[in-house]
Amino acid sequence: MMSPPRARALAEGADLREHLITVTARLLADGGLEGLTTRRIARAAGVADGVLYNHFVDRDDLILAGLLAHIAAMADLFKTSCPQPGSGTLEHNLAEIAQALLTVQRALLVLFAGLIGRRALLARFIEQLHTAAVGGPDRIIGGVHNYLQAERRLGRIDPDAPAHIVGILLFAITQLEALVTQLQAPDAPASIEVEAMAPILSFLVANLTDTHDRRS
Amino acid sequence: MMSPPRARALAEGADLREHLITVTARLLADGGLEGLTTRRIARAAGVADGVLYNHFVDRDDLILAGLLAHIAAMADLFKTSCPQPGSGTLEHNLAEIAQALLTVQRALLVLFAGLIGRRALLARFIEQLHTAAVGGPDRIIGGVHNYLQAERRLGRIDPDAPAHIVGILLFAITQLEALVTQLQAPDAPASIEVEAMAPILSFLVANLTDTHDRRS
Amino acid sequence: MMSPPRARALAEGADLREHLITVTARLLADGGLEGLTTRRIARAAGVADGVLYNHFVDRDDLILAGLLAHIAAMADLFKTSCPQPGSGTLEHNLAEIAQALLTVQRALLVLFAGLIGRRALLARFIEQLHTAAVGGPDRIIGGVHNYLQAERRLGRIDPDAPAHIVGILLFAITQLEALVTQLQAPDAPASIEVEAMAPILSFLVANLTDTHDRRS
Amino acid sequence: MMSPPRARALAEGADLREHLITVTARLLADGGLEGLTTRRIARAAGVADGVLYNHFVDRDDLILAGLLAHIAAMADLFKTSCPQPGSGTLEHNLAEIAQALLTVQRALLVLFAGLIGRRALLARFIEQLHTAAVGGPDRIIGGVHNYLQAERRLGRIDPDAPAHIVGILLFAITQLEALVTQLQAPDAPASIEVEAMAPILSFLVANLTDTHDRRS
DNA sequence: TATGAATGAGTCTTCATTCAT
DNA sequence: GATGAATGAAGACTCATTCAT
Repeated sequence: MMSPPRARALAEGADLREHLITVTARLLADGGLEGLTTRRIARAAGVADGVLYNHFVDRDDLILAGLLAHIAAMADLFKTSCPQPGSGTLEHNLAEIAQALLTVQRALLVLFAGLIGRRALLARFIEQLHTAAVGGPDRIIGGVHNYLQAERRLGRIDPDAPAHIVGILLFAITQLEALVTQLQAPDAPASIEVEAMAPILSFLVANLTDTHDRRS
Repeated sequence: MMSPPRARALAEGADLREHLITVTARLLADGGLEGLTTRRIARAAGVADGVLYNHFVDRDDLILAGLLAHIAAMADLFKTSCPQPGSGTLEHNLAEIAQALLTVQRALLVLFAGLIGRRALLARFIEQLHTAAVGGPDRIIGGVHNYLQAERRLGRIDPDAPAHIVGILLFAITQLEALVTQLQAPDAPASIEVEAMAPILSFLVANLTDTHDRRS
Repeated sequence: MMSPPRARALAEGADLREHLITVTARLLADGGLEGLTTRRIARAAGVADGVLYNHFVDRDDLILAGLLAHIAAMADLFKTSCPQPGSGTLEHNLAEIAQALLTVQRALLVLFAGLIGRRALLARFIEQLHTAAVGGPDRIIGGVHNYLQAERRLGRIDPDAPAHIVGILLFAITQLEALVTQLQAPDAPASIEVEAMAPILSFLVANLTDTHDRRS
Repeated sequence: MMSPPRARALAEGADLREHLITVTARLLADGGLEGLTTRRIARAAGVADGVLYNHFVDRDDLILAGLLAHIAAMADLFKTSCPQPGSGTLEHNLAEIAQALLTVQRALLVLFAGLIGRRALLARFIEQLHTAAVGGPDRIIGGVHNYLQAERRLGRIDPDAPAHIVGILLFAITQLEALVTQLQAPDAPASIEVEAMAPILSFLVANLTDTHDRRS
């Protein structure tokens, strides 16, 4: 019926709302949506069970915030992992992008998967994506397109090459790879997988550079 | 004082185990894993709440069986949806395959998603995939490869074309499309989406037929 | 995650649904709606916390059933407490009816009061009253009217007397008395209160027997 | 780092205690005791959640104050709604009083109901009624008696008529009517209900004016 | 083997109350 | 005095699983 505030388990200056989002994002990254109960979040955040309702309307409201934070972090990670246009070889750069995509997609896949399985949460997620202009996965594929366009401007990609299509296919193939490994070998390192994709990367590179006489 | 078998919606010859699997597969197809409780299954099957434990060790055991049944059904559906090699145009056939892939993947995606979100279930699923030789999604992509090889044998695909890679990319791109629409517009008809993929399909077809002078 | 059935705390042959209703009705009679939690009911019934959901859709569904049971019991009690028309004196009989009304109304008042304070429950109660033909308080005032009509047929009440109005007023005054004592002295015995109402009863009796020239 | 007083919807001179009571009384009038949480009160009053504990020992202490304020307001409303003795006809005046009673009782019933359902609150309410000399419902029925006595002094009521009893019955019947409509049709206009009581009002008027030979 | 009632741990959520600032 | 975030016990409800019949 009552209960006084306890020793605050918070670094001074820290905002509890932010703290909760951070903790939730971490839990999400570690274990996905499964078993992400209010109590578990509270325990992990070192606060009382009920706090979350002082800052979020819902458990799902908090989870959504954590989700968006994690997605944004992954998008940033991807951006910083992208090679500089003009540097290195095109082939090597594409491999690096594939690597980065794989990493990011493996981190996000389990979350989107969980989302698909939870209609209510999914609906609210979609809604937030539109209103909050958070830019979810679009930002990621956008990064791929940006890189390719920059290379085209630098003359390292044939102006007639279907760069946009290649970008989408690169995204799609890493996505598939992420799904497959998630299903079959959740703990395989990303680098091995990129090697498995080597012929596909070659194919894509060929379609960017070599639009006449490709195999003659 | 005793428990007479409830009027069952069971064909006489059918055994209850099979019936439960069928019903579970249907529920899975309709609503995914979300909210698929033992009681709901029992109600839908027209049997008592407890029966499932006479035929399966677990709720998850039954769900797994239903899952595999549904996957097999989808693989069959895909097979029958594939065009005859040699018939029609290559382009049209690829579009048809894309259509079929999209349909099947949209039906399966929500299930794999649910699976990914449930570690325990996923582990047992992987295990069963290996032991039971059910052949999950492999059978589907295998179908695509089979078609392409047949066309190559018929001479409608360039012997030097990277048919295998094109097959994988086709699978990947429809998979991505399925995921995106699942997230954004769960009820969009598959045909529209295939149209949206038209340039990509053209690109893939070009890579099958036209390995010199592609755009000259 | 599981839990087997325990030693059934039930006399053999007893239906648990009925048992729960009985227990709830008793708790309702003892303490009203206040603090009537699912756990308290379960404890009082000697069963597990969750049972009630095997027999009722809701906590309120059970409470409603208990409520109706209690009301029906009170209506029966009233009926059996009513004097035989023709027996004793009219005055004495009215006093006895008043006594019975007081008893019953004091038992019901706290329940109706609680109902008024709970909109959702009230709405469902009204609905059930109409559909289930349970006959709530109507049966009670109906009993008063029946008695008065019988006495009129026996000639002990003036045919021109406003018997119906007197019946309603008798009901109303005991109701008021019940409310007042409920508020001020929850434990006063009903007999004292009837004595306090003596002049009013005399007034009502006079209006039943002694009507000459009133409206001529 | 400090907590400046929030912009308050408070007249400068008003003290916060009074403001809280007023707001609570209004919330009580609008929705009864149900769902009247401390936070809701604070929000409605435009103040911080904790203030109430600077002015009241308890949530219930505040609610009690609001309750008494509302009751006093209703008693005042009733007083001003009462017709002038000597004006109009007796019959019409009684109908007006009935109307006023109905209005006031409907406003109070839900509160008394809530009170009855909460033992702890009720006990403190009774206690306050005695000590604070607030004069709850007594003031209202007192008003009815005053009116009738005035009319008797004016000669419009038979000196031998049981005016006191008629007053009580009038109060009782409107109370019953208020309860019944509260249970069955919470939103019915009071005027309709008074019409339904017309024969009863006639009966009561007859007993005020027309007493010849009744007890001789 | 089938039945379906019983179990009870676990989930989300609410809310009166405290107290550092 | 005012603030409002934090507390945590308690409430309603779910559901996989068991087992007497």
